[in-house]
Amino acid sequence: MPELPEVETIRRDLDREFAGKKVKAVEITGARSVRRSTHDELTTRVVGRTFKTVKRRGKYLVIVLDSGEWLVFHLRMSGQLLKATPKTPKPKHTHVVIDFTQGGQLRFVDPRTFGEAFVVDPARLAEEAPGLDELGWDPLEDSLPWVDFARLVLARRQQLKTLLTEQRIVAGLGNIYSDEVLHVAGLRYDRLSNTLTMQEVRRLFRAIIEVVHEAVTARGSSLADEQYVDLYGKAGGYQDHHQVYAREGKACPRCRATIERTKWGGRSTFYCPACQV
DNA sequence: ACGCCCGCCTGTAAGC
DNA sequence: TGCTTACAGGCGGGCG
Repeated sequence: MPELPEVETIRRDLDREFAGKKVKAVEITGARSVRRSTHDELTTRVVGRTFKTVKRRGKYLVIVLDSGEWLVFHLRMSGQLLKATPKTPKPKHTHVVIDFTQGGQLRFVDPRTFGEAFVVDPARLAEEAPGLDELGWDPLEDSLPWVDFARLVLARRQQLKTLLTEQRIVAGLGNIYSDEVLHVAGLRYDRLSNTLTMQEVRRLFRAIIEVVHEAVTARGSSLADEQYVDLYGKAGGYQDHHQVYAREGKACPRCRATIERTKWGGRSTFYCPACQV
């Protein structure tokens, strides 16, 4: 499930491979992957344009075109962006194919079709892409004084996992990394944010930054289902560093207690009942 | 206005 | 062995 570290890994790959390249053709075959405009409209706004740079905000990938417009991808659950050559056979569920004038191809593959691509004029972001416009603190991109983070956390009365996965507060964390962050911070998923001591807020703040940076260094997490791969189809390595996620019944690496799994908001949550308080 | 929960999807795996 | 069911979860929208 691509979260910030996985999306950042793909961003770096995309920027290295496609910045400066000019789009020759766009082929959209998936019915749902382009849904904010007609397929023709997206094609018209992208063909002939050059990829200037590739940015990321939270879990959104933003390709800045030389027209000033943004070609945006959100991978949701199962989306993949893959570099290929036109002659390699297209995997099942390939919905969008972008060809470049110098050769080379970018493919959007997405079995569950939750993911999407759209073009937006950044001047009209608030009206046309509020989810992208209203993102909160990006722990990799934005420097935030920890006292500002403390103000944010203490002003709310939310379970910590809700707060961490709320994209308008912290941009980029999902189910896996929120569990990992909370374990590093030694805090339970259901602790109410306004009950934290300043020391605990500081631990949480540092844990977010630490986990995100280490996961980016490891090129993200690939689970058993191999859903996430980078632009070259290669798996990440951070799953080997997971302390709690998908480790129920195993020993907590910090205190050796048994890691538990529980249902929380319809999602699996993994935590150590002993050293997370 | 806010918080919770469903629906969207397919592939995989567990269970009978 | 083969079919059914549960599960994976980001996010928007609808409902209470």
